Amino acid sequence: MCGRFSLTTPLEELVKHYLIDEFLEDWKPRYNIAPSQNVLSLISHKGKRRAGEIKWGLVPHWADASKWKPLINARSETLLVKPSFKSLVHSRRMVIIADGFYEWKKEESGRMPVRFKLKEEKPFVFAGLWDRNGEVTTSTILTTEANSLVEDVHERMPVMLTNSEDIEKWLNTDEYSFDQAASVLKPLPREVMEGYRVSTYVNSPKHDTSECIVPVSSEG
DNA sequence: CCAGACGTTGTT
DNA sequence: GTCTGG
DNA sequence: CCAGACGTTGTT
DNA sequence: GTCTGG
Repeated sequence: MCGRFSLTTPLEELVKHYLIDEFLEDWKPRYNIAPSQNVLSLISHKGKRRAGEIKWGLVPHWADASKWKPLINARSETLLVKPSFKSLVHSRRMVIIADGFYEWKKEESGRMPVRFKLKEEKPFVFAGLWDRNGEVTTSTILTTEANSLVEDVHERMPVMLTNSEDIEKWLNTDEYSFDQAASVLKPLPREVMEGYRVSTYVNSPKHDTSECIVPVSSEG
């Protein structure tokens, strides 16, 4: 699954990469994005691709926001049977821009963080859903089974999209039904990814510097 | 009918 | 142990 | 996801 | 809002 990630890529490069039409916000490089914080999202709005910040941790429109525990992940296999997600899959699909994510591997010495990224030094997106509760718009990251690379650390991984056709299918809710778009909800092939250990410095959400993504030896 | 849940992951 | 905050 | 708090009364 | 359990 996915509970922490990075987006260190400069804004100009993101604009080139994702055919963004409108920017609602600026974006500073982030090394340690945690739940409850704002993430950089893309939403297709009247044919235009709009980038903006949105809070991570979904609170359904019908929920009592003061009591609800925000949902940071959603299993892609069961979206249609979950009250929190089923009404969102047709018109409230979105993606979250990232360039790496962290998973913690359980070991004798404790839970050790691993950073996964593309072999190509490029950003990618997570498939997500959004909803609005009162004035607050929130989002969740979809998960799928882990590929054989991530499986070493966890049995689930976030749905990552890297090619423009898949991204368009997921984003363009006017042109593609959920049934059509659902074909992109599968693990990314392990061949295009790599993972490496990082320091437990990343454990604290207060730490948000380049030190979070520095490789450390396997011995920890 | 009304009340109460509505989620994921990991751990026990 | 469990909840909240980041 | 992990880290950090987890309380009251009274005073500034 | 919508579904399940009683």
